[in-house]
Amino acid sequence: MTGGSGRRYNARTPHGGSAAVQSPLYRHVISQITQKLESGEWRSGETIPSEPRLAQQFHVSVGTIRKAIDELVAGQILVRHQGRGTFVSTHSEDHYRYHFFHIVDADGTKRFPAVELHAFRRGRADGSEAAKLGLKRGAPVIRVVNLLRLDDDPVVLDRITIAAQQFPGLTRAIFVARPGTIYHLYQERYGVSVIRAVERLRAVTADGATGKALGVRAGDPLLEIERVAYTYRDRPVELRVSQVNTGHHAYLSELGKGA
Amino acid sequence: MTGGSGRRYNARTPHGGSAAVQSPLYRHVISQITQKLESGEWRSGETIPSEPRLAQQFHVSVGTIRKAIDELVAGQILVRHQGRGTFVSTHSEDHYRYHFFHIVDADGTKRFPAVELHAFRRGRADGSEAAKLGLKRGAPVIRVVNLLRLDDDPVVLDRITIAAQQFPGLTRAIFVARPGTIYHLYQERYGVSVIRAVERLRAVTADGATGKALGVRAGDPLLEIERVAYTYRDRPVELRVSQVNTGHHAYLSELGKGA
DNA sequence: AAGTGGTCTAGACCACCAT
DNA sequence: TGGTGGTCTAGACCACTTA
Repeated sequence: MTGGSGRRYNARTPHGGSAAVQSPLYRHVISQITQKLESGEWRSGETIPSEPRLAQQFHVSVGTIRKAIDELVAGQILVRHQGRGTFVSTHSEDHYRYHFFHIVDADGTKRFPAVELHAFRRGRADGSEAAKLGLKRGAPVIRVVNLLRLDDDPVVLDRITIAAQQFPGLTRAIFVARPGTIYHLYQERYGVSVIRAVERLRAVTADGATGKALGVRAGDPLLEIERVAYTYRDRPVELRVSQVNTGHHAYLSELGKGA
Repeated sequence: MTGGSGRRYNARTPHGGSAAVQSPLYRHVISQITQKLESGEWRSGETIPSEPRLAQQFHVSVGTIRKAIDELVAGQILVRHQGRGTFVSTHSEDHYRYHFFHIVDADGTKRFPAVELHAFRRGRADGSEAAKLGLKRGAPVIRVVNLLRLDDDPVVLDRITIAAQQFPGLTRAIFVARPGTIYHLYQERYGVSVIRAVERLRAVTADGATGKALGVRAGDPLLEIERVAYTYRDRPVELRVSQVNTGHHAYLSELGKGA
């Protein structure tokens, strides 16, 4: 044959055919790859099969495989390395660490924070937590409070809520002893990869306890960030409410250029 | 010939050839297209030549043209419409209007604000403005203050600074009479297309005047957004400091999924 | 019916990495 | 040296819009 391929469209709708032309082939490939990631068949940090091999497995051309991988790379799910292969993104990579941390100091530099655990408790989801995490009210949850320091200054107080069922056996000791970021822990120990998050920002006033932790007076303004983090297929993983002292730092948001 | 094309690499470095392989062809195409946009040869809202025509003009294959356009579409610079053509993005399109407006109400819905002009004055750039707009201190600027209402409630107070030279003949009347958004005005009347912006968010306390405009008490917390908006080649266009009453609204930020 | 973008294929060569 | 991704080409057919 010479090159055309319209037949592929029909190859997937052989019977009846009255149905619409559905999604293009590369969407199907994306879905298949996502499933392998979801199921843990391909794990974070590992290389996935080469493009020619995938083309064989999925019975499509290399060009179609490339188009599918292109999208997953754009979404930070995969990373390509010329000459080495294509890898499943890891939260231990620098570019990914910063992807979910948006606090910068006065001159715009991002520094990575030192984390200090203030609390680790088990409890039951209230109405708001349940709604945002897709749980039933009263479902068992783990709540964590972390203080983040930048250059020794306390800047962020995180209140984290996760579903206990999704992280069986998680203890304070495990949480404290983790080598990297929290998302790296979710990923390495529980196979839960945070790939997306939605944040809502508001200005609030510090209450006594929070103010004390962040070294500001009660009533001083703080930036509050409510984040819901998601894994594949938009499944919610974590609810995190951060309060930020923006006296010497700011939240950086870039619009456009791949945003 | 059958298909290969490595020669192209050399075709662009015919003499000496000791130089590195420079950028790929599609980068060069992106640059050429960007220049046509920058110079105003292709204006916003207009269609650009078809892909086969561009391939001829630039002496590359359609595939290479497509790859270049792919990137510009991802960056919201161009918009494709199957069957109609490829168009230069306009700030009058809905998807673009919301691209630079991130305030949502309690249930997460974006509504477009009603704008009320509070001030329009000419002045000279102070040190901070000059630095952020790439001007010399004391350069002539225009300063605008706008109040944005959502469902009749005053929610955002914008203080805008632009270089007077870039917007010759701009008057209060023109500013008020514009049909669409401010960025649409920049684009339509002055050929200046805002395509990217960087925002820094902080929590501050309302001063008397701002509080009055937003219907809050002096000392209440407000979300302050400092935005620098850029056009092609990262040239700064506008400095905008917004103060937001986040009592019933929030700033929405999405991380991941093309961010 | 003609023209445009959208999808898919097949194959070439280049650049980079590991061995 | 062999394998991997990166670039580029050429050409087919599909889907959509406009006239």
